[in-house]
Amino acid sequence: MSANSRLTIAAHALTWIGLYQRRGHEVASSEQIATSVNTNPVVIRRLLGELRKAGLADSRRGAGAGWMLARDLAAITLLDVYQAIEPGPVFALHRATPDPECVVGHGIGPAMTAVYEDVEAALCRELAKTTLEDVLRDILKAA
Amino acid sequence: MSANSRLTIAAHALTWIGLYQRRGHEVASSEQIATSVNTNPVVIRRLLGELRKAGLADSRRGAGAGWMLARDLAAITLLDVYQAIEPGPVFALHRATPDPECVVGHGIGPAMTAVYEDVEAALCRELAKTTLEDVLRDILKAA
DNA sequence: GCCGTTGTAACAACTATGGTTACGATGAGG
DNA sequence: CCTCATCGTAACCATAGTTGTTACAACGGC
Repeated sequence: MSANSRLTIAAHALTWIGLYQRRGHEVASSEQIATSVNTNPVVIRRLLGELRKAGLADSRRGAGAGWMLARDLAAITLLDVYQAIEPGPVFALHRATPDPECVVGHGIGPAMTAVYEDVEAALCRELAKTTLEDVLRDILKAA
Repeated sequence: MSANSRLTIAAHALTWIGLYQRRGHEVASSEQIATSVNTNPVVIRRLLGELRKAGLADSRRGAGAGWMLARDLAAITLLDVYQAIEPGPVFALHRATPDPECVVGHGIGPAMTAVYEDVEAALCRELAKTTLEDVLRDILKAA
């Protein structure tokens, strides 16, 4: 799979907005965020649109438009962000149904599904440990 | 991302070989395995080739050729298989370097890297809990 | 009405995966 | 030493997801 940087970009964008607001600004434009991320503003708008649907960000249109956080950085975990961007599952079963006449072909699906559910759960537990406030603290500490 | 079924196929192939050998056969052909997996024999040979490099499987050429396990099913964990097929990382950093002049752009990389390492470690711990013997037991129990 | 910004569609480039065909290399058995 | 089933591998195509880009309509404070 091509490596997936969506979570990195989303966390970057939200953290940037959080710091910008903390410095007294009301809203941040996708252009400003894109400059920090080093990508195209449309990429940022697309991603922030998904985060808005999940209730993590909000936007204003018209003049004086831009983006703001819907919740405080401390109230957003990386799991929230991960689930907001709805990634495909890390592992998948067979593309084509295996031979149901074969014992292994018949039983491998449920067996692997059980394992994959445990793995995804562990992954989510780990992501839930870190908030964007933690991320910002790390960033400011290292600077 | 297109969902990744490589681990599923690899586990299926190895488990199939293990059961086949347990029933008294010396080697399994990629053709037989491909029938159970419902795919092309070349796909199986490609994947088993990677597993052989990792010391999990072995093959014989010439007449009476085919595949066998290099270790017992009980001595192969899903983590062994996962590492053998060398998947790309689940998460990646930015594709283009973020703005180093920006506090967030400068510090976000190390901060996210630390999190991603913890996540991968948790994922590996979870995969290491299950051996192919466990998988085969589940399969036979459900049949 | 002006103008900067969002919202969104459309398209191209790139990558990973999976399926397929083709063919040389191998090596036990006759 | 010939045969033949099978491996080993290259080459190619289709599909799908991600990212970057251009273009343009919609919005709304001024």
